[in-house]
Amino acid sequence: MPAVSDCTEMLDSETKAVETPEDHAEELRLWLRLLTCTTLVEGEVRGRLRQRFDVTLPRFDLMAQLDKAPDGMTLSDVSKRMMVSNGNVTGLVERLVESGHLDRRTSETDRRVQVIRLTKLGRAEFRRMAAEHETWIADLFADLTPKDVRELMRLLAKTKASAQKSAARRRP
Amino acid sequence: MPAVSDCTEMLDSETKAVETPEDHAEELRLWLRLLTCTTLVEGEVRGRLRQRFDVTLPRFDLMAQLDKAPDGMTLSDVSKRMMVSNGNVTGLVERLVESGHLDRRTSETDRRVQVIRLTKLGRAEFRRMAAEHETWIADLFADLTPKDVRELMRLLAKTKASAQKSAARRRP
DNA sequence: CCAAATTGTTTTAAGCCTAAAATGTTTCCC
DNA sequence: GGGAAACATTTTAGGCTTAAAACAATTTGG
Repeated sequence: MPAVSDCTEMLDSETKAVETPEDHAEELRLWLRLLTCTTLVEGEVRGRLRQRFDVTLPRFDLMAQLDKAPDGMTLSDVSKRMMVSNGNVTGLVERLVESGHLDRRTSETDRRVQVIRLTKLGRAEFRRMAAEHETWIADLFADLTPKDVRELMRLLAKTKASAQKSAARRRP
Repeated sequence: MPAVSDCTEMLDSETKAVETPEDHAEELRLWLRLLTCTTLVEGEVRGRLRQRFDVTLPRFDLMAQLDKAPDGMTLSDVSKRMMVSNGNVTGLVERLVESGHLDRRTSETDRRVQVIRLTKLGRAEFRRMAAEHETWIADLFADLTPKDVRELMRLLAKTKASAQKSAARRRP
């Protein structure tokens, strides 16, 4: 092979991104598989929550956030944690206050802020649901070895960081 | 160590599931991380589709299914592939037919069945969007090495199989 | 053949969700 | 102090989503 080949290859690889569209089929497949897994588990959890406890998944998720915050959270905290829009939280909270699971009060130091907490009823019901929920998840992931789980945790952490970085690049 | 210890351990592990609640915190964390990754990527893709092409993610997903099926698909095919409810597809298709992206006709051999296809416009627009979409995904997963991608594919395949098995156990 | 079960789709009712605009409140800083 | 910017929440308009019931057409098993 002639000595110039390295140079040619360099030029090729430098111009490749411009001249020939890169192949990202693998990443695309990965994304679709990730989505499939999530949809599968989510659908299963949604159905079981409805059948066993007549509760929706978003309500359960919101209560899960509040269970971890005994002193309550503001609506924007919840919104950020759940990665949903503000307006979405407003409606969700409204319904859960209505049903007696949540307590909502205006902060005394900042009248813009609404602080929400689980009521005694809300906490009791959530704990009951969460215990069973945990066994569903364990069952859904039952075929993964502890090593699989560790490895997935690691790779998904990397995935999350990558996606966050990419999102930040676009919206600095 | 006495010879009976094996026996004791066996009994312990057999009764453990009944007497002491198992710890499934790791699986739970894995599920939450999986959900976070998906939500992150999905939100990013949704936003870019809206800004760049003024199209919603579900519409894009539906067109993606049809692009892979030049001879068209029935509504239930689409519903199964997308893992959404029948009624959902009905509405989605309605809007895409209205906007001229889809063609819908009743099957000649089975009058229950509706076959939908991309129109020329629909296919052209989808191809345009898909090309850019692929670069977004590549960018979102950019920090993963090819090995990471392979390993994730493998572990998510296992995860998918596990979840499907669990779902089938409950709904045989 | 024909009733019953099955299959494919639509309808219904309710809730979820988003982006963007509007409203009210606080902070910043000149 | 006072106006502008920033922040927290709600409202709005539109679309997405589901489960369940209803409807229509086909297949199946006596």
